[in-house]
Amino acid sequence: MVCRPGFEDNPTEIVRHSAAHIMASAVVRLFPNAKPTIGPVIEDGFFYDFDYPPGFTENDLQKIEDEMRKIIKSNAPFERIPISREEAIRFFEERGDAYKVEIINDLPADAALTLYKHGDFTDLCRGPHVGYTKKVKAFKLLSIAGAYWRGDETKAQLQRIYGTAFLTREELDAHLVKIEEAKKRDHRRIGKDLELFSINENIGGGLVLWHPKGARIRHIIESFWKDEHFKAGYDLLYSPHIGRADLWETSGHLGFYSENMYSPMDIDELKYYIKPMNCPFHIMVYKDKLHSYRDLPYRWAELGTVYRYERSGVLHGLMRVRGFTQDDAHIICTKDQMQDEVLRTIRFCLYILRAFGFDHYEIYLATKPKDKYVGDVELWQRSEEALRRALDAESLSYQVDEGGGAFYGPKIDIKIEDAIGRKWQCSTIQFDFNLPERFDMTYVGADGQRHRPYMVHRALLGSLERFFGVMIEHYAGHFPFWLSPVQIKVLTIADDFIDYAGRVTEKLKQKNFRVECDSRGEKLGYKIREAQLQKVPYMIVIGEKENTEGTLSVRHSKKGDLGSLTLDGFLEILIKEQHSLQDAD
RNA sequence: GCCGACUUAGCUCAGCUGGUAGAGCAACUGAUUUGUAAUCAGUAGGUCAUCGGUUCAAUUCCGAUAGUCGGCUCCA
Repeated sequence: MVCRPGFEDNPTEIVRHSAAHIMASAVVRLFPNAKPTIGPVIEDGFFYDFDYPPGFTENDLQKIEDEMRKIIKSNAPFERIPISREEAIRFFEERGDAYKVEIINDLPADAALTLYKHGDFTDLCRGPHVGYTKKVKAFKLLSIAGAYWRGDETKAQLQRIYGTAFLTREELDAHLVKIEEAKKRDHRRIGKDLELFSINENIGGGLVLWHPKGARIRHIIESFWKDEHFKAGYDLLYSPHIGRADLWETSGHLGFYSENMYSPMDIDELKYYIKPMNCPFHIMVYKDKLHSYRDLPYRWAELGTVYRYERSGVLHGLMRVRGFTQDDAHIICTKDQMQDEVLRTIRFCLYILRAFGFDHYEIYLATKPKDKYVGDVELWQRSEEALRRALDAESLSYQVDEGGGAFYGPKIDIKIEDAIGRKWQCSTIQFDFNLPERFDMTYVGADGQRHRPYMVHRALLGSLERFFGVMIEHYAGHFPFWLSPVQIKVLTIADDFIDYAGRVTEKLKQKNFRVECDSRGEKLGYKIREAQLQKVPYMIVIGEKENTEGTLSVRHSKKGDLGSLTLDGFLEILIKEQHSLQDAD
């Protein structure tokens, strides 16, 4: 058992930690051949990896839980046993436990080692633990999975058991409810129910079909995105899906990115690759002519569809796919403009994210890797400083990911937080010191000399596929009005009112609202239920009363019956709602 | 890719220890003309993922393949 540092004082972490030990002791009792390896506390619970080649089954979870209850009931104390390095190594060697020996050998030489023992189970551990096993009151084992020793797939495959524990039963139950809630929001489920998209095995894994309703939402996102980019001083580019091998050779992708690229195709005896990135194309636009410093900065954006090889096991709905459209842009500027451009980009990024209903973020500044990097140190420092200043200027709090930058430049990554607190990596703003060099990009400065421009690569939504998936889960399918594929459903009570309902539908359509009329011979309750399940924001009921008075009965999918309105009164509400882009739950 | 689980009608799922399948919803047809989350009746729909093996007999047992799901790793 190895704990994450910094959690020593958190009572929930301590309980989880102890629960992991108890689980390990239960596993060893039930499966004497299973060797405990490592098992930390994680964000929502804990896990423990065992070397046990036969593997565990789902049924074993119940058995292990039962055994854990017995151990808890015995109320054994947790004993802390300080031990010297040599003794510890001897202890685990005698037990034939090479994993623990490896862990000990990797610990700093001056580390004070301790064992923790409860009942007849002893484990290497920093602690602390609860006093007695009975202190672990609320726990549950959740799943089993394969994992590699130290996350390295060339090393032994281990069996991981995930579990969670809390101080009280109530907290545990609340957590389990949250897991259920998350399942209900699963974009794959909602995507099917609302007919937004599908992934078809005859086409291939990770390749998305956008159905009419999903495509409608995408169209709205794209239109908004393009309009805002023009307003923000960007120009749009379009580029092809494939390019010659030479291009990817020059860009370096065939060297450092080839494992993510698909095999080439032969065209007239030349090799062409389907693009995994848009950058080389944008650079070729730049290189089409000579540029003056007076023309910079260029801000070139493209909704560029790229294809990247992802291992079959990692594909996941819209969140992880093999073909996706990046909301990409490259900013090419001078050294003097660079600071301002970074600031503008961050502001623009947050503006766009807020428009789609995301206003909680986790921001990371990733700096120069220790050894593998291109460009001189001063360039890195200046650029990191620019990113830092921009974040500070916007009073954004961020974490520094020391050495976490790409080899070609420092970057800012923004994770957005959804309605139930999960984080999703979407936006990224990266300096690129590599490609301008490789493609020998230049501009003519005021001094008549050629200079290397700065290039910033950025995506705000990341990919439309993933962003759509995140939005589906964020809104649980209940999109804000401006994004709803069907905004209004007109429901008739009887055939006599189809005429009037048709006229209302037509008028709303003329005003550019997305409206459908349900004039089937079904009861009102049935039609409302269906519209509710399809999460249509507004329903309009048309019956005898409305027909004679020339009014509309308006129902909102969340607020319920809004009563009787005139068409103009209703339009007023709609126009107001259409313009308030943010409409998060 | 690796570990594990799973794959039965469009969807959600039954189907005991082998004797070739069933429900609800959806679809279709008809009746009903309905007031804020499910009207009634009927019809149709399945090579039980695919291929192979064991067996008199396989949805059921075994193997391979494909796909999906939970993880590992990586990332938009």
